[in-house]
Amino acid sequence: MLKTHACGELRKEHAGTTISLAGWVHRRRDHGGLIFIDLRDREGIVQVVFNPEVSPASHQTAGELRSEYVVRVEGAVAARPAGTENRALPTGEIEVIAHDAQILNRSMTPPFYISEEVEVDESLRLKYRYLDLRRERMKQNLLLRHRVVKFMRDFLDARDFVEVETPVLIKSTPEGARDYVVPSRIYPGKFYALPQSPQQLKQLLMVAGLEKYYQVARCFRDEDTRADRQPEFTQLDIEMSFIEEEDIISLLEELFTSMIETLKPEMRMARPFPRLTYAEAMERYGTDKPDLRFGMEIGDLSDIAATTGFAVFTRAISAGGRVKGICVPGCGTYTRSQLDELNRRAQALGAGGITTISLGVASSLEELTAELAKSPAAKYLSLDQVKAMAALLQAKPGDLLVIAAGKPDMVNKVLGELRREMGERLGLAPPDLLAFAFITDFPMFEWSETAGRWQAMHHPFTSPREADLPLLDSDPGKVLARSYDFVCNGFELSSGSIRIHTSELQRRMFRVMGYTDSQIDERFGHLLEAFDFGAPPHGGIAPGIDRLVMLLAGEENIREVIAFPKNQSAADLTFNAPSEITEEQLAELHISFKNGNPPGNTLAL
RNA sequence: GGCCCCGUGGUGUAGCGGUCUAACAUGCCACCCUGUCACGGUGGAGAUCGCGGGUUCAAAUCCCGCCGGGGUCGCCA
Repeated sequence: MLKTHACGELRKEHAGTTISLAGWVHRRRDHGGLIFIDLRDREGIVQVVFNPEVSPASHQTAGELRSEYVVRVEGAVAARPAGTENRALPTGEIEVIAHDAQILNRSMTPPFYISEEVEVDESLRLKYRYLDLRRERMKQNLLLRHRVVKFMRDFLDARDFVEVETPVLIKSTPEGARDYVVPSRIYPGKFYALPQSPQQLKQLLMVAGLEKYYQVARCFRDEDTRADRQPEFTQLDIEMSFIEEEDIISLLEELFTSMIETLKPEMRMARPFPRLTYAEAMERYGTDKPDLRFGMEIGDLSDIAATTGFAVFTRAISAGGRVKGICVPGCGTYTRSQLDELNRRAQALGAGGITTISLGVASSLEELTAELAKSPAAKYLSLDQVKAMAALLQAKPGDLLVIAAGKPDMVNKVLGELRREMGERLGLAPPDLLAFAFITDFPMFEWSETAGRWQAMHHPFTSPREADLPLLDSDPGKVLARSYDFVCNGFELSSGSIRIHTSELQRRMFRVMGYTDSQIDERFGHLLEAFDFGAPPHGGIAPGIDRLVMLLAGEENIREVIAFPKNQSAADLTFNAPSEITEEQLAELHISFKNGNPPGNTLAL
């Protein structure tokens, strides 16, 4: 080793020892005589003092040092002179008196600051990701991610789970996301697909008798990216045999609870993790991944609205719709233009419009007068009706009621999104809170207008509830699944289910989704056949590691917790991938382009 | 594919029709400085204002198109 110690580990008790260090020049302070270097390695920063009276040669060397030079220093650890300690630095009580120094490598001036946390254009950061990762924030994120994954492995290992690797080159299957495909050299015109998740593989491992499996698994989906979505991402893939919903849910709760208590003790959780059915979540929060860090629940005002003379309300109800609302705290003073903006937002989300009631400041809701409750619909609403709505939404004087009327799905979606946006705008969510929850009883299918058929809401291997089996052919939309989502702070962290383990039921499901028997055999025959060799009842879940670490790190996109992420256009700016390949490679893969050359779309940078 | 936001020395920003021969901070280079720690001081270099077109007597500034980046809808079993 070129070093005996890490820069960041040196403390008072090292004083008097002779050591060697190696790292990067974080900062240089040249006093003409004395030169101070903040030397940085992974463990931290320590001050090195170059004194010409101690070592003229190393003082000379120090004069050449610049930011990010790689340097090795031999010297003595010494307590700093009284009054010069730096309490901001863990190593601030000591310094290293350099006796000898060598430059191991020079560095160009970095394109952005390593030593300061300044927001830098993200494409520049991605191009020089290896420099970006030198920054403290990114280093901490990578370290946190390591600890999270290690905790998961240790936790599952202690519970007799076996980590098994599964292939990345597998078979393209219908259903789900668009596949990334890899052309085969050996089989002209045929393709592998990268797994969207190891779903079928882990089920086969259950058939194989592993009983408890996990894997830190890379998944690939060729869909457009988002702040919380990358073309490739990592899941903690878990599958167990001979279990029921409760087993998975409690395993996950135990895992996350102990992990956060260990790794992020400063963060708070509500325990036990609340459970909501899908129907409840949609009713109360307008989404299947509610942010439960704050209230502002959607309330059903239909009964009250039906008694009003307001046609927007009564028409919606007689058409089978609902009138629902949320109470936005403290926004009763919103101006006309602010309310207009809210209305435009609601319209953009699909509502015809919203009705607002601004509650003026009174000592209590009971004291509220007609003059204090302002609404475009005021002349159709009695004071009692306003009070009843306000009470139902748990409003206080000074709050704003936002009411939407129409089809239930639309009303929930609009109010759910407004709730989310207003919660964010008003800063209602405590940043140190992790509001985990399980969402259960998802519908098995949803009707796809584009495909003109029923599609699995979770995935086609999810078991329906046994009680709902009779509905499978007559009314698939009513069938509920034995699935459970795990959500936190408005993000879907993972999705799991009890699986189908008989070929009969699995085949039936595929038929509901519009497949012919020969299509089923061709695409899923391997799985169906496996089920016929004594497949045990099984189920599992797959928490997304990127999103989890993002939440724990307090980051707002998952790129910040991925060493080499892709940008929004799915390009890797460090490598400039994707890129063209040679004529030879194309020929070996039996690929040629229609017009001789690949279509445009070249990468910049 | 749609919508929204952004693009000015290396970096981060200001400027938003004429004062711009483009400002500030920091970084960079040179010199000075023996207790600094975002060291300090003096001096200096560094920008075809993302690209193209248009409007105008005049464009970094207004308009259109394109490119790049981010967010989002669609999409994401």
